[in-house]
Amino acid sequence: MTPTHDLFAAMRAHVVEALSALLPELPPENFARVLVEPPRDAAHGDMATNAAMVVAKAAKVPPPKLAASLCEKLAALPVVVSATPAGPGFVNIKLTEDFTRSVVPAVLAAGPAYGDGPKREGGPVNVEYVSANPTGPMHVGHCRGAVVGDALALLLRKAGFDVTREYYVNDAGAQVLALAYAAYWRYLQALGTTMTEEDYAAATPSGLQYRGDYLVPVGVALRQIFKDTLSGPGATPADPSLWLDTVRDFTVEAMMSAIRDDLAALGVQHDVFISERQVVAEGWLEKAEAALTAKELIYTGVLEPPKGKTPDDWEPRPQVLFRATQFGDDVDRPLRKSDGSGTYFANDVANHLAKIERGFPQLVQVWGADHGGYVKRMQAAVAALSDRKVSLDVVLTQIVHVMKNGEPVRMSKRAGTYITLRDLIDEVGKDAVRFTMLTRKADAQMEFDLDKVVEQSRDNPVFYVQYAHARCRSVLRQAGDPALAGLAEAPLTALTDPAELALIRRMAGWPRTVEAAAAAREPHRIAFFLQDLASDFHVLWNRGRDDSTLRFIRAEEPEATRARLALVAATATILRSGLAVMGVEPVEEMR
RNA sequence: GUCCUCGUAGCUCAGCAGGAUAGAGCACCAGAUUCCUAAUCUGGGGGCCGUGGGUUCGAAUCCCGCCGAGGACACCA
Repeated sequence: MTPTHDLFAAMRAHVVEALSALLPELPPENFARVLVEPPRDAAHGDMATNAAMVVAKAAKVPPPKLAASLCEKLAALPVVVSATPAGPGFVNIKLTEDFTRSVVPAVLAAGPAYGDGPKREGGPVNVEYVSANPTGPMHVGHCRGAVVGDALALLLRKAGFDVTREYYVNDAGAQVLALAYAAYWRYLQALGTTMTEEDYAAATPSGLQYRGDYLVPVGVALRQIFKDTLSGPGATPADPSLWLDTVRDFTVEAMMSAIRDDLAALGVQHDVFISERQVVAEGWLEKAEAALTAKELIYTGVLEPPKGKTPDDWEPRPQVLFRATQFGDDVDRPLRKSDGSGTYFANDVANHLAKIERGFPQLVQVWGADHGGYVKRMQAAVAALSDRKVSLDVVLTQIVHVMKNGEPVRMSKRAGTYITLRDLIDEVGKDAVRFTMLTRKADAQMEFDLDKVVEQSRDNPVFYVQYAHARCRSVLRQAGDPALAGLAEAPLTALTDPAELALIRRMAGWPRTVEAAAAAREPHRIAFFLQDLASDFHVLWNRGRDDSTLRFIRAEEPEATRARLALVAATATILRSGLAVMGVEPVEEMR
């Protein structure tokens, strides 16, 4: 048993040890591709390894021959019942039931920490997510990224990484200016202006963009605080220099406050909020440009027009360009516009330099799929700034289509069918939202069926998993909630039914699921694992229904009862631990 | 035109770092309830993994072409 209680890792260590003994002259790096996995077909045994096939070439031994020798070695292990060569060179391993059952006390002893990865060296991983523009309330479009990012951060922590969860506030661009103008309009209204909305829109540089009601209270608040000092005579627009900075800062703060509340309602947390304006104010843009200039990765040039459809207003313009093509991008990317001001990309480069300087060896970004075209240039920038030492992984999240009564709910601000994040949470609850958002790969489109998500049936995974946990708790309550430490000592030889052993084998796979999901940055795998685990448990439960000798609590068999209570408690522990990674609360009962 | 993501059962989707006979749910058909919650479970049918090549002991998985879907494509964020 390894410290992490990972049966597969333990067996892999045995396999590698056996290989080393068989092939003493072979350098150990040849064992890197050795896998010990659950076989696809349970009839093959408890575990299978590809070791003979993977090592055969370097060892200059035919795979079947090597497999046979390996089997001899492995069969000699006390925890192995049999090891048999199969197919092109697989080794199928059948474990003693005692070894399989040893997972149960390991889970109970470790508690929620079962499946935790080893402590990782090298500094924290930075995970940036949500980063919605502070121009309005959060809607369902932001929701998926928020949930995926938050779950990914929790998953990486589970896997042993230190994680810094970050929100990048886009408070420096044209959108925020437009927001300020829109809030100013509500302020003038609060003062009782006689101006019409259309006149105001016409007099505003980029028009009146944000017309939603949510800015009305902001206007009222501005009047309460600043009276009429920000306006001209008779509640007419004053010169922007008198009010723009004030209104912008106030409105951004109001929007961020609302966003924070929404995120809190979703159970999403961040450790750090980084302001784009602050990043620029601290001079990171200049530092980034200087760093790239020093590496001779910056020049002034004119880009080719985009192939295919050229924008109508395209004309050749000299710009300050970053040599992204040297780092795998398709074209070099502008850092400054033709008027010399910085591009959004430049600010983002600055932000990433700041992160690199803060000492993160790994950066993760969760973006909407519409930003997919942006990935290469950002990775190029990070590679350039860090001399390829810092990695940037981007997780893209696809669109969510909200369905109700079998009809897609159209997202339209004008038609008033705009679904805010808060609406969604109010309708189905935070846990259902989070779990459901994680039942698909992040980059696959998904339907969010409001009716299905609250349905209490097999085809609602949220319910199915929660129900399994509730059943576990029900059994444990019946038994008077025995202490886990005591159950960890229980003899388990009574656990012999195939359904019981199948459940234990599933639990044995939890650590490797965590590890693999974290490495792939795919939190949805946790949701699928929990569904499988819940299924194994429901099967077992029903076995007790068919055959009363398999019920968990048997007054006439105290030892079997204790063994099964240990099994149930271990199941509940992993269900809770998995739900925690998803940020979902386990329920005690379903009534 | 270029780039990105994707194409697996009637539907919605898994498939872990290339592994053995490709899985789950829904839907359909047939069953199980004196019981710790039947809100569950058992069994059955259903597939040229878009398509054509390549890499190798072995490909849904990796590489290339084609077809199809969605997205992104200078000075927006």
